[in-house]
Amino acid sequence: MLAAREPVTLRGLAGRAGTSTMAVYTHFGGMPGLWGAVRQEGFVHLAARLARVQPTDDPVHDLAALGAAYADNAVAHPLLYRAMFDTAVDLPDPEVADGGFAPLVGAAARACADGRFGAVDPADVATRLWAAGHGLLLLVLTDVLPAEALGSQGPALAEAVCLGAGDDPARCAASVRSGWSAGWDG
Amino acid sequence: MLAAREPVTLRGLAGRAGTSTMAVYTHFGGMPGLWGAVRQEGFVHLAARLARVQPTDDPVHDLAALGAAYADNAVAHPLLYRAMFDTAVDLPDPEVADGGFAPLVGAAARACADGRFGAVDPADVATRLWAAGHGLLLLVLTDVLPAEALGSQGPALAEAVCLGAGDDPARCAASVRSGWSAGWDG
DNA sequence: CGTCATGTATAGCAGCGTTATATATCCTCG
DNA sequence: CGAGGATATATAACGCTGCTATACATGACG
Repeated sequence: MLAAREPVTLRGLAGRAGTSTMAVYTHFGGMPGLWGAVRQEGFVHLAARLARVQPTDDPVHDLAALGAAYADNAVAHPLLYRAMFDTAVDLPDPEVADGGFAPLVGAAARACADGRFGAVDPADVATRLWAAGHGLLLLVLTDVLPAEALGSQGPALAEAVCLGAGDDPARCAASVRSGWSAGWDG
Repeated sequence: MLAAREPVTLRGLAGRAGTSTMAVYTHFGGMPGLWGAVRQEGFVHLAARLARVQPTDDPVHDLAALGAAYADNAVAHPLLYRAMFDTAVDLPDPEVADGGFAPLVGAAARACADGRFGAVDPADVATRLWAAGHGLLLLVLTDVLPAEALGSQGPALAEAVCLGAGDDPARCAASVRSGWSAGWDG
């Protein structure tokens, strides 16, 4: 699933940009700074993608929609997604990484407020949904799991996390299913 | 959580081993071959660790125990765990990667046979448990989530996946809790 | 003992990220 | 309007990387 990549070199990038090696140093401060800027761009892009998900009156639907949009964005830009989580290089503005996580916590909080979830911490639910989706995505992006696994296991994982948070089994499946297809652009 | 690492160089390794650069080429065929051997070693080590988990008459307990042992092994050897999933380098014997996954599927199949799970594919349950654990582990190992998240969200994720597979909520929590502590050596 | 094969050490190549130095460009101020 | 200083760029070089080619040592076998 991951596009084959020839190694990314500073000299090669500068040459392709029609400038010299030194420009990269004045503008990004070297190779780690450049990757940090790439990471940042990835988080900004992700936040914009998640912001396109319109909240409904069904918070579990919204959780699934956000998860699908998250996965959709990662599949559309697999190398960027991998780079985003290369924590060996610093993020120029570390706060941007939280921006993508906020709407997920918000939807979980609404699910709690609406009585869909039991006495759980919304941040914990969001964390579990994120971790599960992250793992599934990485396994698919690195060709450990086939691409179809995303469409089949993704909603199943979202439903499982919501069930674990206390959602009503009778409603959960339908909410997740509709939310997932609403968030997935394909 | 990940130990800081100075870059791994072929020349440095050969020097530390008291031999010359060429020995690495005759024995491993170069840098990719060396990383492939490292990956393989990681999977063999993981399979040995999972084999130490003794099956009980509670398959959900066993699933949680295997998950805990999996996480325990990854935390004990974080850099090896990361290397295992660097699919850019080939595995000398690709089958060994399946060895670690087999006991998970086996426990899920027993849960189905015992009526703990509904009409689900055991392999799907194992995949979801694996993906969720993998994601949580990577987020913890790369310092995106704090180390405590493993002990709190790990069992919660395992329980959610089992609930999603149809396990009885009244029994699930206890099985997962006991299984997790049985598999976690810490 | 001679021959062949196998594994090792040395030397060199092209490429990398990075740094130091020199040059050009632009904004500011007398 | 023209000089001065700051900023961005280009060139050249350094040490390092993985890798290859070549020469050398060591052991098995007829």
